[in-house]
Amino acid sequence: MKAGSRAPKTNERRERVLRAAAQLFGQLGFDGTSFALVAEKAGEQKTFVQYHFQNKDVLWRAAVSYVWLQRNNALPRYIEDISLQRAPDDREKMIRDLCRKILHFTFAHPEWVKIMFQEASAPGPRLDWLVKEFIGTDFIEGRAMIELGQHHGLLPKVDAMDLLHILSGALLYLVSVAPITERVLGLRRDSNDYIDHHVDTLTRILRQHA
Amino acid sequence: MKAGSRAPKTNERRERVLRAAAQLFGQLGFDGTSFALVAEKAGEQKTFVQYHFQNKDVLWRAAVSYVWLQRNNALPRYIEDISLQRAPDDREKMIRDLCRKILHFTFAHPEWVKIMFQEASAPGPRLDWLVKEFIGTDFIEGRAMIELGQHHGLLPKVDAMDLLHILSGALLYLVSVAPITERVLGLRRDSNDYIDHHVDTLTRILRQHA
DNA sequence: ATCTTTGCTATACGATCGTATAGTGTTGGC
DNA sequence: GCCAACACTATACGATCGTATAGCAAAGAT
Repeated sequence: MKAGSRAPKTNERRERVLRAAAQLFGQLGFDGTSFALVAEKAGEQKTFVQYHFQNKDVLWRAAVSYVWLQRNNALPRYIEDISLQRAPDDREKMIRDLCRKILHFTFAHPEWVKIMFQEASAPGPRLDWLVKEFIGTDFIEGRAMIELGQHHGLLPKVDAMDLLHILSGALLYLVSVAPITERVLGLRRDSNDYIDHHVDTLTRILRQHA
Repeated sequence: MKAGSRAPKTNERRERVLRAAAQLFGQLGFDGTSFALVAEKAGEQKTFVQYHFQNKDVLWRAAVSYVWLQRNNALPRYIEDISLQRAPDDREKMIRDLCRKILHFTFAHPEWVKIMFQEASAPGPRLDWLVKEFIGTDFIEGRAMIELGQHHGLLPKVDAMDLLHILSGALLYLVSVAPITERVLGLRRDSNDYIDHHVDTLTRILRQHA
C-alpha cells in the first residue's frame, strides 16, 4: 500500500471510465467508440483512460468484465435457487420472479445485452473471448435451469436448448426494442407495471403444460 | 433515357454499394462504418460512393430502404395470406410456414434486424426516421396478424402486443445469437433442419391454447 | 537529501475520418 | 463540330482516430 489516501479516489475514477466505456461499446460498438468519447462521457481526460487501459482492446475487455461482474452479482444464482423444494405455487412464483428480476436488471443495465449483440453482429476474436470467458457458462447454466424447470413440471417438455432460446428471446428482445416500442406506441416500457404484465403473459403461455 | 447502354451497369454498381453498406451498417453501426470501408467491400472507389450518396446519412437511408424493400418483397403479405379461410390443419401449417419463412429470410438477410438493433441501441434521429418510415407499419401489421390468429383460435388469447413481442423475440433472437450458439455448441444454426426444429418447438408451445 | 518509482498529463505523429472542390472524359442536343 | 450536361475521379483539407513518448509532481526507499 503506497498511497492509502489517494487509492480510493483513483478506483472511483477508474470505475467511472468503465461505466462510460461499457455504455458506449454497447451503443456504438467497438469501432464506433473512441478513447476521447469515453473520456468525455466519464468526465476524465483521454490520457487518463489511455494510461489505465493501454489500448482499446484492454479497455473493452475491462469494461466487459466489469459489466458481467455486476450482472453475476445482481442476478440470482439460478440453479441453486430453483432447486430448493417448495410448494408448487411457490415454485411457479419463483420462475416469475426470476424473469422479473432478469428484466428489471437488464432494463437498468442493458449493456451486457447490447455488447453481446454488437459482437455477435460482427463475429471475431472479441466474440471468441466473450464466449470463452462469460457466455459459454451462461448457456450451460441456462440449459440446466430449463431442464430443472422441466423436471419439476414447470416448463413444457420440449428441447431444452430451443426453450432457452425462446425464453431468452422473449425477455431480452423486449429490452432491445424498447426505444422503438416507445416511439410507436408512446409508452414507457421499463415501468414495473409493463414488465410484470409481460412476464405474466409469458408464464400464462407456458403454464398449461405443467 | 440518356445512356441506355450504360445505365444497367451503373445500377448494378449502385446496388453493390447498397448491399455492402447495409451489411456494414448492420455489423458495425453507423459510426463504425466509413465510406472507404463500404467502397472497399463493394469493390468500388470511395469517390464513387460519395458521388451517388452525397453524405453518410443519405447512404444510410438508401441502404436501409434497399434492405426493407427486399424484406417486404420476400416476406409474405401477412394479413391477406392468413385471413384466407382454410381447414384448421392448414391454418396451423400456415403459421408454421410463416415462421419458417421469416427465419429463413432473416438468416439469409440479417441486415434488417441488425440495423434495427443498432439504431435502437443508441436512439436518435435515425431511429425516428426508421420508425416513421418502416417499423411503425410493421408493428401495426404484426399486431393485426396476431389478433387474427387469436380470432381463428390459433394463438393463445393474451395481450396481442405482448404476444407479438414474445414471438418476434423468440424468432429474431435466434438469428442474433446464432454466431454465439455456433461457438458454444459447435453447431451451424442456419440449416433448414435446425430452423424447422425450432419452429416446431415454438408452435408446440403455442398449440395447446387453441 | 538524493534518487527511483509511481500516477498522471501534455504534446505529437501518422492514418483515416467525412466532406468539398476541381478536373476529366463521355454523351446528347443543336 | 461545338457546347452544355452528365457520370465519375483525383486531390485536398481540417478534424479526429489510436498510439507513442516525453515531462512532471508526489511518494518511498536508501
